[in-house]
Amino acid sequence: MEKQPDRAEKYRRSVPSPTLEDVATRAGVSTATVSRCLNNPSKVAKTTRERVLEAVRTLGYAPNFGAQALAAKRTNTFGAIIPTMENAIFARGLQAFQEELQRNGITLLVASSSYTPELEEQQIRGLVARGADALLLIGHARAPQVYEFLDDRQVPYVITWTYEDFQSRISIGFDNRKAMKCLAERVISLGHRNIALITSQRKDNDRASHRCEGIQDAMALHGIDPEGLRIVETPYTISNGADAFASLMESDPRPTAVLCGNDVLAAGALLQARKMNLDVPGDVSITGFDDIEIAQIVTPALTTVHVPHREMGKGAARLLLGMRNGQMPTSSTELEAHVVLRDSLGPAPRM
Amino acid sequence: MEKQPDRAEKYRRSVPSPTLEDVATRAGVSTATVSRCLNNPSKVAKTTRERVLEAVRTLGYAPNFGAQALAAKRTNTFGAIIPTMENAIFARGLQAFQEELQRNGITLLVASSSYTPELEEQQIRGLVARGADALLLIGHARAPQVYEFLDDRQVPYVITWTYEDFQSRISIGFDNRKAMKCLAERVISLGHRNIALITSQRKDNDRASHRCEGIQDAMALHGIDPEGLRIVETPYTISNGADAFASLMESDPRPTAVLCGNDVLAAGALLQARKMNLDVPGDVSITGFDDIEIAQIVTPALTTVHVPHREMGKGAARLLLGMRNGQMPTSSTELEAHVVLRDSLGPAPRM
DNA sequence: GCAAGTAATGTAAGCGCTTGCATTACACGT
DNA sequence: ACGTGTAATGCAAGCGCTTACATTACTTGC
Repeated sequence: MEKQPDRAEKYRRSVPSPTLEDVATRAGVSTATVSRCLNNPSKVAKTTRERVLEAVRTLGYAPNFGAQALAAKRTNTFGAIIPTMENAIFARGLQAFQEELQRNGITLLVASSSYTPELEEQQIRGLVARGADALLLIGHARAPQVYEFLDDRQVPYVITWTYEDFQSRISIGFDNRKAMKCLAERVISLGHRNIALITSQRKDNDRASHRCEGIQDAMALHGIDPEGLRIVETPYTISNGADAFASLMESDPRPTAVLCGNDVLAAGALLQARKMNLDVPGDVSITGFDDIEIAQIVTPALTTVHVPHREMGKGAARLLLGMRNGQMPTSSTELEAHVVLRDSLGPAPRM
Repeated sequence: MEKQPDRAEKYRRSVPSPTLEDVATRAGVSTATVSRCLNNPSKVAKTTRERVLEAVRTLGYAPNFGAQALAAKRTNTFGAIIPTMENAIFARGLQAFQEELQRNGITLLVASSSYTPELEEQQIRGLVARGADALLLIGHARAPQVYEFLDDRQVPYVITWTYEDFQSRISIGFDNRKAMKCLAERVISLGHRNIALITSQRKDNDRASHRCEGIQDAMALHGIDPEGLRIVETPYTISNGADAFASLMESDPRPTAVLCGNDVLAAGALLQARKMNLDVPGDVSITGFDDIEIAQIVTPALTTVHVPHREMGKGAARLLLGMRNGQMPTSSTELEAHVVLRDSLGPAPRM
């Protein structure tokens, strides 16, 4: 019996992955039928289908990704570009995103941009080049040519970690400004008038800048000059948070409340407060933002803003899945973020 | 002037990505030359090369990933399968891994297995199917058919987060057993005799089981019956750590030292201790493992084992890069993990 | 000035899959 | 028994790239 001798000849170095053709031969059908069996089972007769699937199983066939992408012009791969993998900020949302994708048979590609616009653009182009069918992006702030590129290529994307109604781009997230304003009002209502903010770079980061504006909104609303808000910008690590807090505590007048742009910076501030023998919240109040795990772990537990991590991730996946099938959502969706009162915020100390 | 009218006809829906052929036409050369220009510049005359690169630039050409993968049989993509993205345990190492890959022009695909062997196998096959040139794996414990599969397909892989000399498989990491033994000896030398362990599932997890054995090694060495080690297994979350600690504190005799398989569980234990008004380390000592960020943040700061996250990530990348180019490393590499003494471990209380 | 070697480029055959269209098989009504 | 409609299948043309091999253009030594 002769058996595709040419093919057998070609591969010698290792056990070759079986191809569609191998499956077809074994099942006694054409490659077209096998392909349909896998992608469009309803178009194949039941008995044939069973025969084919049997062959697939015994051969351990798995489609060649490149070939499939090339022929079908889709990869069943979505991409996500997040600012950092170093800390847990985006982890939970990403996990939810990926779970939802997996449930729909699509694979996730993750890239991190290290909060650098140039790198982010490069990553976006890279992911599109490697066939990402859709993209998850964090925040709105990026160069217009990036959006042009995406629109030209008709790559669906959603923006998350923020919600802005007026944007034509679809987003799913919460209103950073409103959420921070809410927290700030709480702070102010406890008598704090000397307020400071430790934040990560606001340039190219709409989340950070909106949070800052939220505080100023609250101040204005309560008759405090928003210009009086002392702001320290520093990259996103615990020790930077600590340093920023230290410098703030040396200023005069000393703030009675130090709001932080995120929990990581707040944790650093808390650490430093302890080192300086300052009682929190007795001597100074500290708040965070994001409500990641560490917020509950630090002492005192951090008053912060809880963010709908998993809802954003899952929701973004749903949106993207829909968009890939041609259902363009008509509007962005706003999720709720809410203040979580724990122990690090208290009344302003009497002078 | 006629210009490939057929091609223009084919695409209408959106701006098509320029193809190799477009570049070739524009530069007045064949596609082969363009391809060589991009992948093997030395084989092309300087003047031609410049002309081609110019065309690439103005057209904004980027290679089609699928086509490239199909034709070249490599994707310049490495995969990593980690047990979880939910907490920071693997984040730092992964970040280092990806930075090193990026520096070498290769893209990282990340999948998480949720500590489930079946899911992990599926993810591995998935990543290979989509053309991963090499794989980063955590720990040795997995079904033999997985290794067979990888070997058959000649997919290079390295195991990390563990080091075992006797294994034929290449690994880069540290000796979990030795590291934990070292910590346990410290604990014992402080007078603790009643020791307990809170660990994640040890089945299918060699890191967890080796750490456990390390404690027992130390006990045996100091004349304590290793069977006396009380062990609670529980999944990997803060609240589980807290619950496990609570149940341990109810047992009789109460342990004076609770070692935890990782910092997350330890953080939970610490939290619970505070809730129960137990002084740490006055009433009970608690230790962690991994030295992730939270270890420094909790109160008291956690005595734990520092793990060479970034070295493992970067080293794994290097190894894999080499293997792809045919340099099979001859042996695994052992990195150092060391005990970090902070505040959560103290002398055993006098009975 | 010519053969011979080398460097630069072109030609074209796939890589493994999807899918529009053509073909075949089959059930049914008449 | 025959045409007709529909369901099932096969055929074959690409998808955009890489690369072995063929071809052409130059050098260079004699």
